[in-house]
Amino acid sequence: MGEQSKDVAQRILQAAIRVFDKYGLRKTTMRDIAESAGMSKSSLYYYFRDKKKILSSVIRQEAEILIEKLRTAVQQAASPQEKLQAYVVTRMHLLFELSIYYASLTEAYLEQYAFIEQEREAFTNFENSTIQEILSDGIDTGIFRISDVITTAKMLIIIMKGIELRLIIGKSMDDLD
Amino acid sequence: MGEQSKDVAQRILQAAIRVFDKYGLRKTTMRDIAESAGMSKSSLYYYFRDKKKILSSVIRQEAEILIEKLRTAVQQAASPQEKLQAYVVTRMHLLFELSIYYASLTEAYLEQYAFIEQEREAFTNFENSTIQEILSDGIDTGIFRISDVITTAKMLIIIMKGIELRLIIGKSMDDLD
DNA sequence: GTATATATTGACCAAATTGGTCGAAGAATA
DNA sequence: TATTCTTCGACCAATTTGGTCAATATATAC
Repeated sequence: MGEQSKDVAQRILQAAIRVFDKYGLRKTTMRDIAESAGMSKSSLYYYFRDKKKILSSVIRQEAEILIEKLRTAVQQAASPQEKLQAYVVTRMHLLFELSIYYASLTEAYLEQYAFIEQEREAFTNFENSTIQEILSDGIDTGIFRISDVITTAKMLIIIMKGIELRLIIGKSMDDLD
Repeated sequence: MGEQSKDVAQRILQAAIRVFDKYGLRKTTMRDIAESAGMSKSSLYYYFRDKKKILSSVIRQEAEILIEKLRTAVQQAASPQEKLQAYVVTRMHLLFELSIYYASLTEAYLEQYAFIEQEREAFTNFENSTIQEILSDGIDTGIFRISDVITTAKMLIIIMKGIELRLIIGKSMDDLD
């Protein structure tokens, strides 16, 4: 009943999240992760090619959680209005819980790490198509009246990112809902 | 109307607190502090002998704030009972606000840094004498009945440190009051 | 003005820490 | 037993670290 290979990889990712959370992405070393995972530093390289791979795996995983939860939130909402509202509110709240994914937004040094943008692309695509879907659904049922669905979806996303930015700068989110 | 020398030192300490807060004591470098203070790394050494000196200064400063606030809290309370209660409650709450002082309690790596214990001694002394004073005051006015004031004061402090430990381990403090 | 004391800095250094490699040695499996 | 999967310590080059120092600015004195 030993640990499977995937379990160990998962254990490493969880350990990485813990230390990323504690020290931030920039300050976290492979030794920190190894220590937190309870194994030697060398062993990390048996499961992940390098440090970048660990970071991108963590971000991908959090993005998947984000997508999953957003999907169910939208599904549970009934009308297109409610769907849209559920999407925006849920997204904002989750960004605070998914600490690493959020940190990857706020830590400036990641400008170097272009690969993170790649990982985030999956989420951006999901975001685009989901909002488009909600909007065109609302139009089909005669609830929304929007001539250009695609550009409106893009605008909504830009607005949400704008709010993100303000949150990063430091406002509280309580009054936002 | 330029900055006085003491102001610059203070500015450095404030910057140090910011980065200690962000990265933890262990992960903070002199470069971090310098950057946060908006000056070159070399300049830090004009005001502080070395990194240890900055750390101990920060801790001493926070301890002084702690002492000051505890003193007024006790003064404002009327009866010895209220004084004792004010002391304990205020102490617990302040430990969370004075982030660095608190971090110095929780970060394990400080075992190496014996000098921090020294800095903390000033506070320990204050704590001992203040509680002793409150207790013997209560006895003089016939409110407390304690045969051995000194050992009782020590016991109280041990109890508070025990609570500290539980807080560090992770309990919420809401129900504690 | 000039001389003097006060601040600030970039270039530099030895020492420590970093991400990463590799061969040896355990465990598990066949 | 032979073979594969997994873990690790020792090691390395590259970077980062705390700290120094001579060269400057910048303010103050005369």
